[in-house]
Order: sequence, then C-alpha cells, then structure tokens
Amino acid sequence: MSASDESLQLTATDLRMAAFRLARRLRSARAVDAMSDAQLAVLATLRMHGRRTITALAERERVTAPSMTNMINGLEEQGFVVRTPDAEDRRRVQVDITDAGTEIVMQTIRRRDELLAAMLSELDFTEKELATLREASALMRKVVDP
Amino acid sequence: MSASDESLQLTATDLRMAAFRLARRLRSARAVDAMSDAQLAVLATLRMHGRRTITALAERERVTAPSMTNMINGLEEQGFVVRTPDAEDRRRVQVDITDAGTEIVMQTIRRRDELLAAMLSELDFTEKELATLREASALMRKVVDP
DNA sequence: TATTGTTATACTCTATAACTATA
DNA sequence: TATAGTTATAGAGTATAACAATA
Repeated sequence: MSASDESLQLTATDLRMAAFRLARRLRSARAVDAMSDAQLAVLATLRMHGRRTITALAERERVTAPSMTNMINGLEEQGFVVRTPDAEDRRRVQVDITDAGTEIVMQTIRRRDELLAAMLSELDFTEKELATLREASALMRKVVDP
Repeated sequence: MSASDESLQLTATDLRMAAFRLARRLRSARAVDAMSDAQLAVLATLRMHGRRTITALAERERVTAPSMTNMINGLEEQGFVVRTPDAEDRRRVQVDITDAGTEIVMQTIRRRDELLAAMLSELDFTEKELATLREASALMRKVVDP
C-alpha cells in the first residue's frame, strides 16, 4: 500500500528544510577558497563521467553555452581542465579533468566528509540513529535519480 | 554508547552526497524566476526570526557587510523588505520583511514542497520509509542547529 | 577607539545577442 | 541550414579597502 497524501506532504516539508540547511552548511567547506561551487560541480562531473563537450557540460549543469565557455576558461587557467579538439567533428572541443583537478575534487570531498563526521560525532548519535541517516540517504538518492 | 568512527565516516559520506543532490534538485523550483537563492535565504530568515540588522543578517548568511548592504538594496527596490533606522543606536538599520516579501517566500516553499511531494509519490514509498525520512530530517536539523 | 553601515572597485557567474567555423 | 563554440556586453552576488556616522 502506498502512503497517504498527508504523510507525503509532511515528509516533503521536513525533508526540504533539512536538506537545504545541511547542504548549505557543508557547502562552506572547500579544498581551496578560490574554488566556487559552480567550478567544483563541473570538476566533479568530469571526474565521475569522463571527458565531455562544452555543450554537454552546459546541459548537465543547466547553464548556457557561453556561461560554460567562461567557466571552462577559468578552470583551464588554473590548470584543472584541458581542452582537446575533437578529431571527428572539428566544431567540438572535448574537456578533460587534469590530475590537479582530480586532486582538488577529492580534497574537497574529504574536507566536507570530515566536517560532517565531526558534526555528527559531537551530537553523540547512537548506531541506530546513524543507521536511520544512512537509510534515509539511500531513499533521498532514489528521489533524485529514480 | 556512542558510535564508531567508521560508522560516522560512512554516514557522513552517504548523507553529504544525498543532501547535496536533493538540495540542488529542489533549488530549481522558485516562486519567481528573478528571485535568487541568496535573496530567498535572506527573506526566509526575516520571515522566521523577524527584524534583523545588516550585520546580523551578514553573519547569519556568512557574507560580508557590504555584500549584505548590496543584497538588501536589491530586495528593497523590489519591495520585499524595508529599512527602519534604529532609535536606540543610530548607527543601526533594522530590516523588516514586507507582506509582498512574505508572500514570495511562502509561494516558493509551497512550490518546492509540491515538487518534492510529487517526486516522493512517484516512487511509491511506504509509510515506514516516509517515517524514516522524517526521523532523518529531524536528526539532520539537529546537526545544523545543535 | 570600536562598531555599524555605506561607497568604490573588481572579479566571478550568469544571461542574451551576434559571430565564426564546421557539418 | 543547423550545430558547436566563442566573443561582446550587461546584471547580480561576492570580496576587500576606505570612509562617515555613532557609540
């Protein structure tokens, strides 16, 4: 049996507030202060899914092509990505993450996880409460990527 | 007995990924397209906690005072907040949300909750799974505001 | 002197419009 | 003609530095 509309609405409200506040708090933890969220999101995509064209990156990040060109310019100047002309279709430019870019992403993830682990630790959660958080995390990911 | 370091780290990683992705997905639902996240966050704070000075808002939003001055200028031009000089300390300026500002916040919250409720509904979660999400939400809020 | 807020200035991220090169 | 990317330009949000008014 599926859930009632009332349960759905109550859960949605609780979860929306909690996810927003937590994400916002964690976002302040970065590997490099000069690295923006937008740049990190592009690097994280490239690290997970490999080389992508400007257009593909723009679609994924939901920004326009000129915005992505601009962002890739910044990342390239910092040495975190490289552009490679596409041999098959010479209109295209493939963007690859560099070792330095990969390192920055990993450092940032590590910092955020350490920050969150420290926050969890201070509250003396029980194993059962942590298990609830992990179960909920899995459910939340199903919501975003069904 | 409090939880093990390993549980803390695993939970932190799961929760960090889930919260970021969900918040990102929900952020795209706004009441007004011209309203930025930064502006909405200020309005939501004023709605929940009442009048605040520029400095207090800057600290809460973790931006500098000039940035907050700039943002309040934009919100005031749109009619969503008003500045009132503080009678007791004339260096201060109190910022209040207007009815129009309150309406915008409520509309946005409603939209986001409807979007999330629809997403939850499509997955046919059980009442037990929804309860897990609500319990986790309460724990997440304790993490952010201990 | 310290605090509150503003102004001046600069950089990033974002957009739209117009352009070049290629398919 | 259509597509991939860039350049030009403009607006919002952010920062630092310097300032005025007040405590």
